[in-house]
This record gives sequence, C-alpha cells and structure tokens, in this order.
Amino acid sequence: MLDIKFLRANPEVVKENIKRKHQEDRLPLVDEVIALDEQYRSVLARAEALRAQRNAGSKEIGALMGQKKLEEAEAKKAEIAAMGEALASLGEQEKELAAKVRDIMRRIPQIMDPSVPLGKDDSENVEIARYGEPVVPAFEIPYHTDIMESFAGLDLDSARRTSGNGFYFLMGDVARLHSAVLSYARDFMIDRGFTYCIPPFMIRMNVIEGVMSFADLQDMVYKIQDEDLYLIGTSEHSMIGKFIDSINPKESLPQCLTSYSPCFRKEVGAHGIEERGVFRVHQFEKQEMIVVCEPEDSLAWFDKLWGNSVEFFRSLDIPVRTFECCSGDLGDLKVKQYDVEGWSPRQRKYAFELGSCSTLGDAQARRLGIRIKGSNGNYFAHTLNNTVVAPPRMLIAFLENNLREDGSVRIPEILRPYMGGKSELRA
RNA sequence: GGAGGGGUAUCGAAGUGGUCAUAACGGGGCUGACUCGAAAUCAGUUUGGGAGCAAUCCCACGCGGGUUCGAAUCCCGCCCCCUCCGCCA
Repeated sequence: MLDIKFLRANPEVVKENIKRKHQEDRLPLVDEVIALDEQYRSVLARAEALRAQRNAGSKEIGALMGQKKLEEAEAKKAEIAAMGEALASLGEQEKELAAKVRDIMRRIPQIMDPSVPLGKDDSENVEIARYGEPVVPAFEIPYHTDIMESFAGLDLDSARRTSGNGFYFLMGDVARLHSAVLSYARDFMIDRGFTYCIPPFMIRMNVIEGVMSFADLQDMVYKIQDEDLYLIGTSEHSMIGKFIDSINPKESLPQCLTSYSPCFRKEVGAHGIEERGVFRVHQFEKQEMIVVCEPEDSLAWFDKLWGNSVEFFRSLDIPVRTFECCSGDLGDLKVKQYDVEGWSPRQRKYAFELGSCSTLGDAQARRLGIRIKGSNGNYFAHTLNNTVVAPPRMLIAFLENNLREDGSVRIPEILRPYMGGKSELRA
C-alpha cells in the first residue's frame, strides 16, 4: 500500500507505474482516490472542529456542575446535545470515506524498482543468470512419481482416499530425503547468521491482510471453520506478521530469520492441481528466509538473499537459472522479484520453479505498522523474503539431477550426514 | 472448555463518570550541573497516529460496539495474560 501523501504529491509517478504493470483498468483509481481523500480530509476537518467544540463544552459543564450552577449546566447540555446529529453524521461520513480510500489504496500497486524489466506477463520475464552445468543424460529419465515409486517412496492413491487430489504420502528413503533437505537448508541458513524459527502455522485475517494482496488471498488461503484462523500459505506470513505494530530500535535491525513450516495452498488460480505428481500440491514444507531492514539496505539484502538461494542449489549440484519477474508479472506488493528455476534433465529445460526472492519495500511494513525508531520521527521498515527450499517439489529436481542409469540416486556429500551416512538410494 | 483475577507510557503502578492523560507515585533511559572520572545527589527530559502553511486541534487507557453533554471508569461482544479445575502430545 502506498502512502496517500506520496500519491497525492506524485500522481503521475503512480500512474506511470500502473501502466508499466499493464494494469490500465486501474488507472482511474488514482484520480478517484485523490478526490475521495480530498473529501475525507474536508469531512475530517469539520468533524474535528465539532469535536473540539463539544469537548470544550463538556469541560464547561463539568466546571458549572462543580460550582452548583445546575441551570446553566443544563442549558449547556442541551446546546451540545443539539450538535449530536451533525457530529454523528460527520463521524459516519468520515469512517465511510476513510474505508473507501483505504480499499482503493490497497488496489494500487507498490512502486517497482526502476531496474525491473518491462513486460506484459510471465512470457516476458528476463533470464539474468545461470549456474551449474545442465546435464543431458544419455538415458531416459522417468517421470518423478516413477522415480519415487521405484524406491517405494510415494503413495498418491492412499492420499487421494484420505485427503483428495493434491496430497501425498512420502515413504521411506524419499520421506527421509525430504526431511534431510529441510534439515540441511536449516543449517545452511544458520551458518549464514540467520536465526532459526518455527512460527505459528495458523494466523488471523488481520495479519494475512497485511502481508498478501487481495487476489492472492482468495486463491490461496484455507480457513478454519468458525475461527478467525487461516492455514498459512508460507511461513513468510507468520514471520513478517511477528513484527506487527512494532517500533524497532535501529540496533535491532536487520532481523534475519529462517523459518520452517508446512504450507497450505488452495491453488485455485491459473493452473489448479493439474500436474500429476507432487509438483503442485495443497500441502508442502518449506524453509524460508526473511529480512526486516532499513529502507536503504533492502536492495543489498535482496542480492544477498538471492545469492543464498543460488549457493544452496549449487551445493546440491542442481543447475539453476534465475529469471527476473517483469513489470506485468510482478505482484502488487512487490518492488522486485527473482525466481530461481531448476534444471530438468528429463524435460531438458529449466522446468522447476524452486524459489522466489522478493523485496516488498515498505508495502507490508506500512500495512502491518512495522516501524523503525528514528531520531526525527519513526519510519517504515522494508521487508524481504526468499525460499531456501520447498520439498517435495524440490525433490523432483533433486532426483532427476542425481539419478543414475541403473536407477540408483546419488546423495551429494553434504546431505549424507542427514541421511544416516548413505551415499546413494537403491531400490 | 469451566471458575476467579487482570490488561493504563520503557517497566512497576495510581486513577472506578468531569477540574486525571504525557497520565500521580516509584524505577529505568537520555541531557545537564557537581566530579580528574565514576557513584551518590540535584535539575530537566522521555507514547504513538492523524489534520493543518501555522497557531493549534483531533484520535488512542487490550480490540470493537453501546449508554452519556462528557467514558480508563457503566453496559455488550471479542482478544490476550495470570491462578485453579478439566482435557491433551
């Protein structure tokens, strides 16, 4: 959410930003919200003046009562009571206008970083880096479910009976590999100075509203019946929510946290659960990294967070490339975003979106009231998040890239301690 | 989930319908004085949001409603904390 004062002062900047995002349908919102805000402030001024009058009058009544001048007090009471209707109506208008302004402001996207490439949709995202040697094996790589099943590691049929499509049982070594990857990811981030956290897996709506755009919310979030609680789609939401309504001393920043959680997503959006297997599922687990920092540091942190992802996948010998989200594909709250994609030897292309690194500028901080104590007044912090690793999707890339012709899977050195010392999986 | 108690600034805490909200009282922090320096002492200072060019004003006593000329104070709903009981990994 933008600052209304900023929008008022720079309507053209805001409009240009909307155009770059190819959200022309939202252009009229800018003038609309300026007009509404104008009305709001005028109503506010009148309401406040009236309140000031009432407060002064009420104080007088108190004084008159004290002096036992009851008649005068009664007269004054009647006078103020007569203001009641005007006051109530102004108060009503004030609330209504404020809500309208807020609702529109929520639909006006965050100003992107100038470095974001222009484009209309995900087809125009820009490749910015590749790491690792993409291997094209001489033998056929089976579909990931077949690889997993060859180790008796996946049972989708049972999951369909217990929970429906989009769920899975991981079994045996594949399940162990899943845990191993998460444990390794946790330690990888701890080694980089991040504090390990396990957050709540359910959060309240006011927190969700602070961290997500409205569209995402509808398509992602599972609600708990009869409770103001929602299953988290990512621990980012709990972790950023942790800082709600806080004023943070400068010395406490940056906050660098790495969190583990299961993630629950309806996946109602574009694709739904169509891919067979465990690529797109309603439940997965994720190690995440988040940073809350000074505004001037956020772009530097963005690069560092992205660097962590690249290093992580290189340490597991999975070739990756990085795509930058173009203007038209960038979420409303985001200032800049990189997606990290893993190589698929089976499909012979970078087919797996393994992670997503974003800086949200002050968008989440503004909505949640995450401030930094300044010597001349407080200001909003910046927030960032990035995936460390999210299995079981990541296991697909892992298995494809480490599969040998004889059907065994090599375990990279670094994961072996987490796999009981095993150097390979064999059926 | 049941019963009881509670939620006021940086902390403890007073205030139970007006002259008590920057908010008593106490502690902490910061600034200054004294000191070679420190302790002790003394003085000053120390919430957040909003409107306005400004003077200034408005809002906030866990959150949201209500009663009232006026609510921290009375009423209703919700959240959180503590104690006891129940339940549970």
